[in-house]
Amino acid sequence: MSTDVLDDLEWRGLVAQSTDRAALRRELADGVLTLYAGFDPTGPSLHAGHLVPLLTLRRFQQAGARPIVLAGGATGLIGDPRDVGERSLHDEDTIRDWGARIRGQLERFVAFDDTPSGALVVNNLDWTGQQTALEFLRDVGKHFSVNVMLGRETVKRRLAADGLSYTEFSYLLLQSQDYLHLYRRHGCRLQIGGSDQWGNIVGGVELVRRVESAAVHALTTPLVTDAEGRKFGKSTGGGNIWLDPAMTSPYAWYQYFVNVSDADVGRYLRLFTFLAREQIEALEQDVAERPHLRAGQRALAAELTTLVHGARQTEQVVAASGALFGRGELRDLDATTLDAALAEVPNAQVGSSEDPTIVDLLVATGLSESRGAARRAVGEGGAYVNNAKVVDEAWTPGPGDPLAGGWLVVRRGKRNLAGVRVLSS
RNA sequence: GGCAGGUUGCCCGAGUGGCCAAAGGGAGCGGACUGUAAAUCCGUCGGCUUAGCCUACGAAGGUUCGAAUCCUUCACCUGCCA
Repeated sequence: MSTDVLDDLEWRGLVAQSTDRAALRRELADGVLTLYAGFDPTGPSLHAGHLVPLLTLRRFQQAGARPIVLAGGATGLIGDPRDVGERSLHDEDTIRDWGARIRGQLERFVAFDDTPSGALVVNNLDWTGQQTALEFLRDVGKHFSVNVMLGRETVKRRLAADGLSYTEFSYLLLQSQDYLHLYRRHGCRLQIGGSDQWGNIVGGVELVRRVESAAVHALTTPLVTDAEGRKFGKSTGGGNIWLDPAMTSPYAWYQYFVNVSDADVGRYLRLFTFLAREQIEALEQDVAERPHLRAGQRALAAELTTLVHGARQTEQVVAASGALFGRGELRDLDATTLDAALAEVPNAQVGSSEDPTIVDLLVATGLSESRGAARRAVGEGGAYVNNAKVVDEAWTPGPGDPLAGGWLVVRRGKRNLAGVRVLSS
């Protein structure tokens, strides 16, 4: 198996920390390495940030390693301690539901085949669900020193702040046990994850060493932030951008990446795309020389949309973006083009008898959250219909306003678009 | 179990009887400038049928013409003591 994968990961900036790099290199050269990464169901969908370790798993597979994708049905019930404070527990049904959804998403990023590098999907609830507390404390707990656990950064911060529960404190043991289980059962010798997982991963490495006298490895990917230091994958509204198309539309997903700043685009191309080094370097140069063309951003957005939603969706959102953001006149678009483009953004229908004002349209499309917000938008000069600014709250579409297919293109701000059909009722 | 401190809007944080939908900061949103970028500047930032009304300062009750502010009980958090 090729060890180039490590060089490639390093060039891409995907390696935050790892155990002995030379030893890992030997493992990779030795045969088919089995590695795993775990994903806890902390929400109904994976989000953009999850892609970093997930795509890294895929890179390893492409280099000939065998990936195990772990859905954290058990660990998700406990919750990894984080700086912001104690988590509130979700009920088991919720976690089970989220776990099932996430598992479906995880499966799309690795290949399942009969080759030695064919992927596996596992759920840690399968080997912890029936375990008793006594077994756990005797078989796993005995190998952990509280003294060491208290020294972990997250634990120290939590103790200095609001404290943390015994439940969260125990999370490390569960994740460590997973590594031990996968080592025994599948010969797994490398665990990867986000850099915030380093402590948990090393916990597993230590456990395997103590119990099995075997040296297994750890590698983490960096926590990705933008040039401002904000966590990657947070939409401008502050929420996550999700992989589930029902939660973040493919259009919104594409738009998020098209809007990545120049300062971030090169780094993101390396982290998130499978483009070759030469292609990425060419794009970076293009961004430096002709930033207004946004070639890097477009490539990034297209690659990631294809990866997550498929090539067909990408074509559609690229076409929609072109039509709606193009310099051309909306009035020149034919009904078919407009139908397709507006299918990608929020839609609403209103009856003409309701005499909808601009405020009604903004609220009906969800572009504004309340009538007050809609009025504000109009007052601030941020409301548009068919690319024309609307300054009067009482503005109502006239008979000449609908475009082909009966559409009104409503916009709030620079880039929040929606389609409205006024039905003559 | 005792004592002390705390719980304010998306987040941080001021407010200790009316001038409080609540200072200030951050985030967000809109505008200008640009390139659907960054920086900068300006504006905005609970809801509604908007000269008014409703909801809101951990929860419930009370005092008062009037409470985020005072009292009572409860819940939770932090620290010290047992």
